[in-house]
Order: sequence, then structure tokens, then C-alpha cells
Amino acid sequence: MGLNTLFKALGDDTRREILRRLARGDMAAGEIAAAFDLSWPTISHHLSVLKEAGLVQDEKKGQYVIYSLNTTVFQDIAGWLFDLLGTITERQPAKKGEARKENGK
Amino acid sequence: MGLNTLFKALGDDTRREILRRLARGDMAAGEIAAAFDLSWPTISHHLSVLKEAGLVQDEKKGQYVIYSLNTTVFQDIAGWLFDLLGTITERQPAKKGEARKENGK
DNA sequence: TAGTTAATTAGATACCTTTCTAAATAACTC
DNA sequence: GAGTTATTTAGAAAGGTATCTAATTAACTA
Repeated sequence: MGLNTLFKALGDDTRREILRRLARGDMAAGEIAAAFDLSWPTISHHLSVLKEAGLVQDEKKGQYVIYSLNTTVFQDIAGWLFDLLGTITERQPAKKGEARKENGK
Repeated sequence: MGLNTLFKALGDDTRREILRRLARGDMAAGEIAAAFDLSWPTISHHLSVLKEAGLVQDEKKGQYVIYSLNTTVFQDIAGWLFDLLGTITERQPAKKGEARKENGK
């Protein structure tokens, strides 16, 4: 759902810790909430941010809601990284003695 | 300066576009500002967020301030990604017929 | 169906972000 | 040194985010 939403979702310790736990295996919402020193509604909110970003999926199993990691979005991050790093390597290496002088005096 | 600051800095279109331009070569602050439909102070602020996150560096060259990409932080992102994806592959693949049932009914 | 357990939604508060205009600082040019 | 150009800092407005408690919804259990 866009790199913006994605990076914003990743810019929070609690949310990254949730992802780390989900990487070890699926968990119910309450199980996740129990692992933190925050209220259930707060965790519920973080989960919805992660879901919005496509980083997790949820599935209702009886009275539980099981959350799992969605790894496909990590390709978006990797793709963005490669694009950027690719652009760097594309640029002409400046000849000796005139390195990076376009903007200087 | 921490993954939090780093991801937060990346969660903005303008800032990612600044990085993309810097990937092609160093630029003066004003040169960057001129490329956007935003005021100079706004761009100046975005640059300080990027700098705070360690994504760019600046260097005073006479009356200009030249900004350049700092690629070393990308290792932090890559490292985080690898850690997470590594954790996923570490987990025991469930045997057939008992897949992902720990939390279910 | 009344009670219990699981999870989300609503509403409030405090704080952080993005953006602006106006002012300040810093360096160059005559 | 007076003016010009480059950039940042200050201060304000609008909107977003993280967190809480209380209320609601949904599903199981006896």
C-alpha cells in the first residue's frame, strides 16, 4: 500500500518488535498484546497499522484473530533499496582532480 | 541514529525523492529546494531530518551547503531485513496436517 | 440464554510533523 | 561596509500519531 505507509509502519519500536515475534510464528492478537506493557487497544491499533501497510495478515479462527507476517512486501523495500543503490553506481565516477566540483566555488 | 529515526525519515515522499536525486550526485541545498514545489525552509527541515537519520551528510562550501548521500546506513536497513527474514527461515516447518495450529481451536 | 473471554471501536489527551511566512545568520561581491 | 545571495532558525497553524479508559461486538461455554 505504498512505500510511505510501509516505512511509517516500520518506524515504531513496538511494531517492529511485533513483526519480529510474528517471524517466529503466527500469534493471536491477545497473545501479542500480552507480550507488551501496553493496553490491548494500543496493540490492536499497531496491528491495524501493520495490516494497512501490508506487513501482516489476519484470519479469524473462532473467537481468536490470528496474525501472520506477510513477507511479500519486503520485496518493495528491497526493490526501493536496489533502485537507489543502482542509481548511485550508474553515475559517472569523476576524473581525478575534478571530483565533485559541480556545486563548489 | 536508530532504526526508528531511520524508517521515520524514509516515510515521506519528499525525503525519498531528495535521496533519489542525491543518488545521482551531490547537490547544494538551494538546488534541491528548487526541484520541489515547497518552500526553502520546508526543504531545509527535510534535509535536517535526513541528516539526523544519518542518510545524508552536509559540507559547507563557501556560501553553499552541499548535501551528499551517506550509503552506510543502508546496511542498517539491510541488516534488519536479513535478521527478520532469517528468523522466519529458522522456525521449524510444521509437519503436514498440523500446520500452524498452535493458536487455532 | 446468561456469562465469560477475545478483540475492536470510540473518544479523549498529549505530543509530534509538515508546512508556511518572517526573521536571522553567513558568506560573497563591489 | 552595504548590498546580495544562500541557507537556517523561529514561531504558528493544521493535521497526524500513540496511548489510555470505557464501551461495544463477536464467539464460545455451561
